[in-house]
Amino acid sequence: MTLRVYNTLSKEKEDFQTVKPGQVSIYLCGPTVYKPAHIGHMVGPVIFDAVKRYLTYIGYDVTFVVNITDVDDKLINRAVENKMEVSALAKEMTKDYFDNLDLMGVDTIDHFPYATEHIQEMLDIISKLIDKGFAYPLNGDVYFDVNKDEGYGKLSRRNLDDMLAGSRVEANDSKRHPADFALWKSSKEGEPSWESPWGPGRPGWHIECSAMSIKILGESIDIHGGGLDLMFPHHENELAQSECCTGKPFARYWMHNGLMQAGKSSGKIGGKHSKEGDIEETDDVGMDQASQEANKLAGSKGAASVKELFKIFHPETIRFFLLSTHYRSPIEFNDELIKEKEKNLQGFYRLFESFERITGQDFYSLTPVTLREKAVKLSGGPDNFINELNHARDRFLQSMDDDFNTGGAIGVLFEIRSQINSYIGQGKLDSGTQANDSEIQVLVSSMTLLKELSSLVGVFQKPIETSGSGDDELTGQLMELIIQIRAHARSSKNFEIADQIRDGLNNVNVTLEDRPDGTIWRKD
RNA sequence: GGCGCCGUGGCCAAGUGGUCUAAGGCAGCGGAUUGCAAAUCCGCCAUCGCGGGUUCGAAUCCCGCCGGCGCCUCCA
Repeated sequence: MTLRVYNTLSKEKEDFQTVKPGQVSIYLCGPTVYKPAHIGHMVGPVIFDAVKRYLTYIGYDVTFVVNITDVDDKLINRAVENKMEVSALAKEMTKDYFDNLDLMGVDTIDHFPYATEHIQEMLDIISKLIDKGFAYPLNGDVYFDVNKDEGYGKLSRRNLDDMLAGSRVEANDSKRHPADFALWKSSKEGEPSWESPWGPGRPGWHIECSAMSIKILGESIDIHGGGLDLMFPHHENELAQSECCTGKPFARYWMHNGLMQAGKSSGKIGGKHSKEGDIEETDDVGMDQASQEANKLAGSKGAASVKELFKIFHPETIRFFLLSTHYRSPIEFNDELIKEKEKNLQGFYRLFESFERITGQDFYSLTPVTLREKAVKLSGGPDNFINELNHARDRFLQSMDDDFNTGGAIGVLFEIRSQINSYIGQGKLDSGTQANDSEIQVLVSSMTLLKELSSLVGVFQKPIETSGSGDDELTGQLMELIIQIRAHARSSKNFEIADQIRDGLNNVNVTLEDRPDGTIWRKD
């Protein structure tokens, strides 16, 4: 099996070959920390977290870097609005970002470099670019000279003439070419500022990624990731300045994830509200309404902070949702779709409970292999069951090998779930009778397989904490009492009372399950 | 105007030349189980936007059309 990865640079799936054998370096463009993270900010980290998990599993030593951009126009503006120091705002928002990553189970990132801690590295690159003739200072700013770079535009496939024709690039007489972008910007009063050979200023937008990527991962890295929206101009410019500086290929594979979308005719979440600059006036009122509708959606759901979102949905549900579709496709964000994932997860959680009832073992304590080469084929149970599971593992890995197809892989997880449930059902293992040793053995190994594969997409790794802790003890005691009373009613065939109790509980979102070995309850 | 993406069952979604009369999920329907439920299991439920073409063979490649979307604006 060979891993294939879609490369934006070639627009093809390519066999995965690393710069250094056995090692993979990943740089993912991180957030500008100026406001609380929304769901869209989680997409990249979750996807590349899964990418790293898989690469690690198939034997690579992976270094994963996500930058924190803590100096930028948006940040400065918001700090002024909130009457805060830029650094204080950045610090607060960085914490918010980290908290959210943590909740989402993104724990594979090795370095979070800060832009403001790499100013010197940026200045070095800028100087080098000027020396090599790829950049020029202009009134305290420094611009990259796009005309000097033959390869400019190769990532996003556009040429400079077309860009001019597009005419959205505003003419700026002093720049040599309208598309020349700032490497260094002179700073105004009150703005964060660093000394430089061209006067006090601050970095341009793209330079920090080049500087930190090169510093931490080297001049040529394996994977550079980010949202599709960053392809141009950010990645194009990053690529240009880096390669002109080092003379080496900057990144082997460019991976771009699709964007989260709020609703049908809307743009992306938290994005623009209107195209004020657009001169097209063909829009009628209907269109306006549609876009308002979409923005409302964005405003109430998607653009809401991740923290708000987590009040409604468990982070694992969101993670599962994000990975259920292919990373390059756009995902529509809406409640119904996420609720469906919630149900999906419930099914797995019930299996875990069932597993514990039968074997007395905790699913979350199972310890699967962490390397593909150490994976062993299952054996010992009914042939067709064991064969199905072994085949399922192969198909899961094949999906992941095909450009990290987490959607296909997760589909296989469902099949494994059904297989195991079916095995349990056929042997009536979860009906109060004692399973024998070999059945338990088979169950443990098949559940361990499920844990092994789900660890690659980073779900089901630790128990989800049950919400509401304060009233738990009392609730538990009350439920025990209610169930006892109902059991009496049932045993004396007083089903009217029994059903009344069950229906009543249903109304307060408590579901009762009468199993052969007793009644259990859960909050929905 | 330029660059690019997408269109698979009621909905979500994998599959991108033969194993596809198309995985999986949600919803629905029928059955097993149950006092009835719940949970679980079994079964049913699509020819792949439209029209041409290439090929022994296409959801998968090419052309055209229709429909949706993104970027070209420091939005991840």
